[in-house]
Amino acid sequence: MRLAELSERARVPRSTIKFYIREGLLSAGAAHARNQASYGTQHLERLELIRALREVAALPLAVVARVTAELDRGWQGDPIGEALLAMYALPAPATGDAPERRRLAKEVRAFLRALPWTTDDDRHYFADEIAGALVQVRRYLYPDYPVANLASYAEIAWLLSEAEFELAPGGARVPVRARGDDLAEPTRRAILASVLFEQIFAALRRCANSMRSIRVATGVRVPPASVTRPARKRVARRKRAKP
Amino acid sequence: MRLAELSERARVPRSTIKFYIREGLLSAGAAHARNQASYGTQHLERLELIRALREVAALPLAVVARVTAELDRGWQGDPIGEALLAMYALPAPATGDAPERRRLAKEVRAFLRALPWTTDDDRHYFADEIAGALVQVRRYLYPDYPVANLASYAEIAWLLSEAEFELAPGGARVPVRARGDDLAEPTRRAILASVLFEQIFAALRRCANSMRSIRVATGVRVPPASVTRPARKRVARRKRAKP
DNA sequence: GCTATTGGATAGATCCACTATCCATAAATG
DNA sequence: CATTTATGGATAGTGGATCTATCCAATAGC
Repeated sequence: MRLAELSERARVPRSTIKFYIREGLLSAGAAHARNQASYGTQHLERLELIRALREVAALPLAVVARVTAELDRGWQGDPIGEALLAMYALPAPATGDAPERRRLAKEVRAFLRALPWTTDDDRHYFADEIAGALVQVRRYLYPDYPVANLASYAEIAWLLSEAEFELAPGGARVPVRARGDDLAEPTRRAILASVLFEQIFAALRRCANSMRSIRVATGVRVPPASVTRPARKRVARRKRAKP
Repeated sequence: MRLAELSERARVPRSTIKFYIREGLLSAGAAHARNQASYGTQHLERLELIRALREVAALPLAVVARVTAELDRGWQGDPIGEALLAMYALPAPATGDAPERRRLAKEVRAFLRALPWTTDDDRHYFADEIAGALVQVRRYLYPDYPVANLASYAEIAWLLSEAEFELAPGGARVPVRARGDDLAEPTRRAILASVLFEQIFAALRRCANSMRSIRVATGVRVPPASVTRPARKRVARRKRAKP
């Protein structure tokens, strides 16, 4: 399709499309002549992805650019879904070149590798992101905060991911790239799900912390946490009942 | 102290201080004359808080403004720490007036109230924030996503808050407002801790989801989640060692 | 009285994410 | 072939966010 049609169907102004192309978020159309190019559905889907990430997840364009760049690298033949790879690019871009951060990132990477559930896939930026936050934690809060303290967080994160996979009607599961070109839809869904449920969980966490604070402060009973495994369809019994 | 001194000590340009005052993030100094005012340590501390929230947590000024407004309301006599109240203001400001969001917010509020660990304190915006994200979930992902599905998330959030309270060397615990005026330090710490560990946990969650996807996709064993309670002081042993 | 500083107001700077306009060129159409 | 229409490329403009700089009349302190 022509630019005009793409613009109309995606409901994105032409100038914006050109802007995205300039910025590398969108590939240029196949040029037949110097002033003639045609665009495919992948352009439409990409525009929808960009819109979703911008409007729904409110990601800055620079982050969207990293995500789309990751998608464009094309990981065919890789067992890992492309959406997954794109998620690798979601974290903030290693703010500050402090050598301290790099040192910490190494430590965090080792910590992650030692977890029972990580794979040896090492292309992720998670460690950098965590290290960046840890630098701030040490600077502003606890000068000697040990990386090992993250063990409980990691365990709970794994538990959370288990719950997410059980709960999402097929959505948390990142789709493995299949043959064919129209994989953008599940990709968009996976990325969006990741971002949206991150927001929801963060709110619940703040809520929980607030309530715990109130209870501790007022001497009200603080109920212990216990986790029920979601059974196939619905919520289940206590975990203690297991082995 | 005078504006000049405040500016120098906080290392914030005068014009910026005036800008913050105009924007309501900072109270004006006590005016002795039309061109003479003096500022106290609370101004210095407020400036440090603003800097931390902007630079460390990268919060937009509008959010910082809500936080400081909450702090300024003064909840003396309230058993709840002021930092806690300020945390109420952290969520995004109810984007979009969609009636759908308001309806969902009511449902979410009921859901939250039914949790075993919430108090009947109802001044929080968490429900609005969650509802906002849920609206997007329903629009873009699962049209009928039920609020009840958040139960697992809520349980895990409570578990996480338990871990955070155990782990933080006195930091996650929001300080109850004591008498005296220099409570800004623990307040800042509590707010910062909330924001920073939110970043860290979000990264771990993305990491966990990625690894789970990879494992599922490649048929590698997916270890079940199990949670070890953090022992009083230090990091816990491997979980398998438990029963 | 004189000077430096203050608060208040206003304007400028910078970045981000677009958006609009202009133009030489070329395709499409009659 | 002449005309209309659309294209890609370049450039500039817009509006919001977050400061930052400058100017000015009033005045505090000497």
